[in-house]
Amino acid sequence: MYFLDDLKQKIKVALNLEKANFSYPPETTLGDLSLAVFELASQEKKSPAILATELATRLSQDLSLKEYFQTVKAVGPYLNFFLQPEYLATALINEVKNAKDSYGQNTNGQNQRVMIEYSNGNTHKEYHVGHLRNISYGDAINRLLTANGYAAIPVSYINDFGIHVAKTLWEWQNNPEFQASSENRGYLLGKCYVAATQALEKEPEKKEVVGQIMKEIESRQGASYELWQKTRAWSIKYFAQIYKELGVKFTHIFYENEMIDAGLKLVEELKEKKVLVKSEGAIIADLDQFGLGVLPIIRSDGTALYPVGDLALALTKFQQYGLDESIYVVDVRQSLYFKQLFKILELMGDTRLRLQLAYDFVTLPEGMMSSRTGNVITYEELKEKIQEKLSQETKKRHLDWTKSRIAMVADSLTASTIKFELLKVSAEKIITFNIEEALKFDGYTACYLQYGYARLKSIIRKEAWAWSKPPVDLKVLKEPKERELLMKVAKYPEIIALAGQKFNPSEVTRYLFELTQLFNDYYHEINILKAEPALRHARLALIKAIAQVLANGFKVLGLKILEEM
RNA sequence: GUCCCCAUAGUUCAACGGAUAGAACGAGAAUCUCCUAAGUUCUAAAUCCAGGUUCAAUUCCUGGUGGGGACACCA
Repeated sequence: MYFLDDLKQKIKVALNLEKANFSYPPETTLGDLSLAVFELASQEKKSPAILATELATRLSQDLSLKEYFQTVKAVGPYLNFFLQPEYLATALINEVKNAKDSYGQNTNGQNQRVMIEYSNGNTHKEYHVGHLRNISYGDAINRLLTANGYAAIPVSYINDFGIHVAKTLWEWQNNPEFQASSENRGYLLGKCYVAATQALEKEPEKKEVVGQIMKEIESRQGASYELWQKTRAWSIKYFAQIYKELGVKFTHIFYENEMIDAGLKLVEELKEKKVLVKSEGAIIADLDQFGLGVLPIIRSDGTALYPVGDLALALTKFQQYGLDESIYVVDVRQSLYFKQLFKILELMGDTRLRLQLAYDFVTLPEGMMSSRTGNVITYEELKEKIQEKLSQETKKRHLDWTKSRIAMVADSLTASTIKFELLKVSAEKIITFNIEEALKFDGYTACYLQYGYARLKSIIRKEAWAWSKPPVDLKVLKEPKERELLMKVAKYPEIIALAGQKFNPSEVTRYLFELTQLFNDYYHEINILKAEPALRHARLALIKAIAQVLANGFKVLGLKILEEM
């Protein structure tokens, strides 16, 4: 049990309460921890203020709490606790020091096997900021659930078999420019797809040719199939590069083309069970009676639509991995689709636990992203712009650094910046992605956090003092700002638990930002290295605890850690 | 038409039924013989409307208004 949980538990025992509504006072001058007594007061039919006063008196005399709380004060209907500063500093810093990387983790998930599917890219298509929100969010959820004691299994499902593939290949064959280009092939395919949609808009009659190509690919033989194999490999290689740059790892990557055969078999079974029916030449799921409309499964021309693969995958996941739950991290615009999918599975008797984690989409100041109009920001573009600016900024500050060192720092900050910008907004908010804003590195940004961490580490480096060697007296940490910092550090485990329950990484981004703010403030007001030895050692122990929490938090968000910047 | 999401300083967000609605950016001012100025300090600035529930509503409910999205062969 973590520090604050333990204290809350002690208060509950002292008051003989089952449940208690703890919160933190808005001002540090009011106390460190607070208990609102409204409910208790109405139970006991007393005025909250009077009850609070009574309880404060009672608790002040409670010897079992003396060690932990300096004073207990009633302020209106609140019972406010001031922690014993010596206990706070000593117990908390030792807790962090002992737990190290695991500080903040809990066992809420009871080791349940949860598969998280995210970053569902399309081969032969551009990889843009929308995908980046998905992968950043999905990766953070994966890490967050791991920190919350789940056996999280991250997977991706790549769509390599849809009609968009045929479109891209059609354009590729027609346009020698693409074949001649020396650009990264995977990236090039995305550009080719944009050109294809634009060309098809002008000449809609060419859609038939595209349909032919699709059939050839599905037949798994012929020139188009071979071209598909070759180009698919480029996309996959490009994805692998993106994953590496962003520090994202999957246990397994599924591909749509591998699911089709099993999916088609399943469709036959479902037809027999009357879950799926023929209508207007297509095979559909009629879910109107459930208020879910109609989902087409097989086109009139006999080619498979997206749900075919998804249905097969939904079963495969549980079979192969023995899951307790299957989570899909998908754009909110696919909510209806997933409700339909889950309903079909339910109708065939599969009621295993599945959850769609929806996040809202990314749009641009000019409007919705669209391949057709070219209104997209691709990963490549965004990365280059951020990287360039960060290289300049880094160079400016470190004239003596080598090129490769600057590049290393800039690359790391680039990945962190991209992820952080997309994670700091809660999932149900639409992100209007403004590239100008993303190129600013002040304020609530990844750079601010990394900079704070770099400062911490710089101080720690300057004092070569092994953290466990001499017995440090932490009781000398008496500054109000030190108390604030300690309290903030103490709250980290609660943030991880809350963010996990709510699938909300932005709780963590905000917390880390606030912690860094407090540290920066402290840094300016109080000198650590120039303090007399006893104080210096205690302060170093404090900032090591802060550094530990920042590092742990970065890890949960999937941000790379920099020792210097 | 049905369903879903959003609405808080000029802008982008926070406030998880509780205390004086917090930040960041932007604007105006200050700050490097002092542990990294990607920093810090100060100033100005906000709850869409109408009802309801509650001791207490930015938060929950109902109804508006405004914005966005989904709804048969896209994924």
